Amino acid sequence: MTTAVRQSADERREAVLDAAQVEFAARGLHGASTEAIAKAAGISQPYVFRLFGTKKELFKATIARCMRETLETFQRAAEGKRGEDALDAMGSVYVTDLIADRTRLKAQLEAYSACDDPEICQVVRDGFGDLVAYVERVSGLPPERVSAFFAQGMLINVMSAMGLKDSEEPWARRLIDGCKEGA
Amino acid sequence: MTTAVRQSADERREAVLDAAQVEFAARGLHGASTEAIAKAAGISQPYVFRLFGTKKELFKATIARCMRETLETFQRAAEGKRGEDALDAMGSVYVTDLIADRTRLKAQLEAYSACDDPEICQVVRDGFGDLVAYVERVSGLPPERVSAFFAQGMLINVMSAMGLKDSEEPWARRLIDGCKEGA
DNA sequence: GGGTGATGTTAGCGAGTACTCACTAACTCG
DNA sequence: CGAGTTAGTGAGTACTCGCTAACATCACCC
Repeated sequence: MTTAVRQSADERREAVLDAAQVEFAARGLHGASTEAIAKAAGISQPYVFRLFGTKKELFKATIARCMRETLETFQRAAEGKRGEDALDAMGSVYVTDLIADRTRLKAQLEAYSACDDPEICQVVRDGFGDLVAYVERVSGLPPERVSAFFAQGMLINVMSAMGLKDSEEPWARRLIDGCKEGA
Repeated sequence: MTTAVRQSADERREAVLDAAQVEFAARGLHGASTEAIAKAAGISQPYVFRLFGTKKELFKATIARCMRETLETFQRAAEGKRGEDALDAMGSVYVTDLIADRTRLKAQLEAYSACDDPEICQVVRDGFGDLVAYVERVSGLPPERVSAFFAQGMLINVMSAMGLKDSEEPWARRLIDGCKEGA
């Protein structure tokens, strides 16, 4: 027998959230199946419901964790920095850590798409609001600069989703490179 | 009996695309049902498949038309203008016409999300590329300015999706207003 | 060693899915 | 009128979905 050691519900929840992030990122709230998530997490599908109640609650928890992780990544990157230095640090860590694996990127996009549901929208707003508040506070820069920072992030998201972040396509290169110049 | 007059297949296709845009915008590629689309278009569900083959083909056609309409809207707005004037015109028409009804906005977000599928991705790339090419050409402005223009658009998309475009939320206001200042 | 509560599974329901098939009604044209 | 084409449907297939009820198993405590 393989070590049939039981885990705590909290450990399982984390495993399920890991699997859910991948699955939701790939297929969205509606497209993802709880069956696939359960399988990836190594448990039976009904146990997912015991742990999270409904699919929507699982989605909300996944998004909340995803955005919290992004915030923590920003905090580590900008630690001890101010002004443009802080923005630079967060900008580059955003590109390398978050976009590189595509999972968090896609999960983010799916979260925005799912905002028609008010409960989900509230989770997304809260996460995004925390992010903005932190960037404003740590950089200490004026609103139009912070706005441009987030705008660039959103453009990079979309270009990344289209698979054009490292493309040879000339217009794509101009848009991406234009982000760095605009700082 | 209601007048059982037949329409041409092309007319029906347009009607289906109208309905599909609404449905796909609301629920995404996976969440939308061909049943609901057929109902909204006033035809039977099997006939949707006669007209478009598969759900994915219908989605691709919907997205392609959606992005083409955006391009045409830009062209009408920027007609006879150059430089910053052209950007201003396109920027304001983007906010009023495209984001206001939320349908095209949401459809756009769903398109980015669905980019994991290579066929869909190609449609989105083509549409986006046409848009960028036009804005570059009509404005005649340097890459970093065009990049900032699209970045602002993407941020407005996301803020709109979260229902924060006209919100009282202070941080949301700062981000939105920051867009105008940054120009 | 027997109760107790948390961890987990098997079996299954009811609803909905994309898509197909066989067919009919409406229109076109010689 | 009648042959041929286009527009459109009703009924169904085979399958997936989220979710539930009932049951099993382990860890621990007295």
